[in-house]
Amino acid sequence: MNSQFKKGILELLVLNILKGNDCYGYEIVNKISESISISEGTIYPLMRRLKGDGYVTTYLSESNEGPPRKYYHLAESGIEEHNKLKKEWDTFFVQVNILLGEES
Amino acid sequence: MNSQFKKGILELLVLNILKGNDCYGYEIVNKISESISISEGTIYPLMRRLKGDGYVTTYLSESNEGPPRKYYHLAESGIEEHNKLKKEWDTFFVQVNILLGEES
DNA sequence: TTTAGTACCTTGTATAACAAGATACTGTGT
DNA sequence: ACACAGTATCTTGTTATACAAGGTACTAAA
Repeated sequence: MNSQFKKGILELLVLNILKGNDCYGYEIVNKISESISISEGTIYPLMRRLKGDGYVTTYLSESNEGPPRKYYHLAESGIEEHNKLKKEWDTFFVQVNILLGEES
Repeated sequence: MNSQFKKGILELLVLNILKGNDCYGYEIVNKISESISISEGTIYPLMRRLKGDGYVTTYLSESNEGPPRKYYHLAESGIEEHNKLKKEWDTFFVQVNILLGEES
């Protein structure tokens, strides 16, 4: 997997997952990993950034399977950021595929 | 335009352009710029990398519209690199769009 | 008690796009 | 002759972000 391809997209994928319901970090890693190889060392700093930017809020919740989980909840500005990134991605990959001659 | 999205893709786009015919740097910048905003400061270092990796060879050719042009020619290994990147991109954007719920 | 699974985190490294410049040639307008 | 736009090359320093490789700590099963 070309790790450069992922630059910027992972933020969109995370916000997209959180649009459905609150998730904890480890859960997000596993969900994305089903389709795209990803490491924890990528997601945790990303979640910190998203919180720093005000796109998500967090709360702790105990687990009976291990240490407490830190849940992330999508804030209003996070929804806006998601919509913005989604539009950018949609036009981007269409443009790329046109340049690659796929006419998709 | 989210500049992070472009990471890694520009190499594929350049190789794809050179599959058609030899081009000089300024020409490549203009071709890509028709669809995706790009700066010269991105392309010239990229071309240097591609040459360093043996994916392209170069030759100079005079121009009657300005200074001499440095043409880039796709080498055998460049064709292989193109095929590899193309496959990676194809699976990548499909996976991303599935995660985004586009089923494309 | 040791291991696997869950769950959090940090540090340092590598990659690549970009802004902002520099250099230099050609042709057009004043 | 001079300035300017267009063509064409390049470099330097900055920024963003993914990753490898670690560490910590809890639970449950072998």
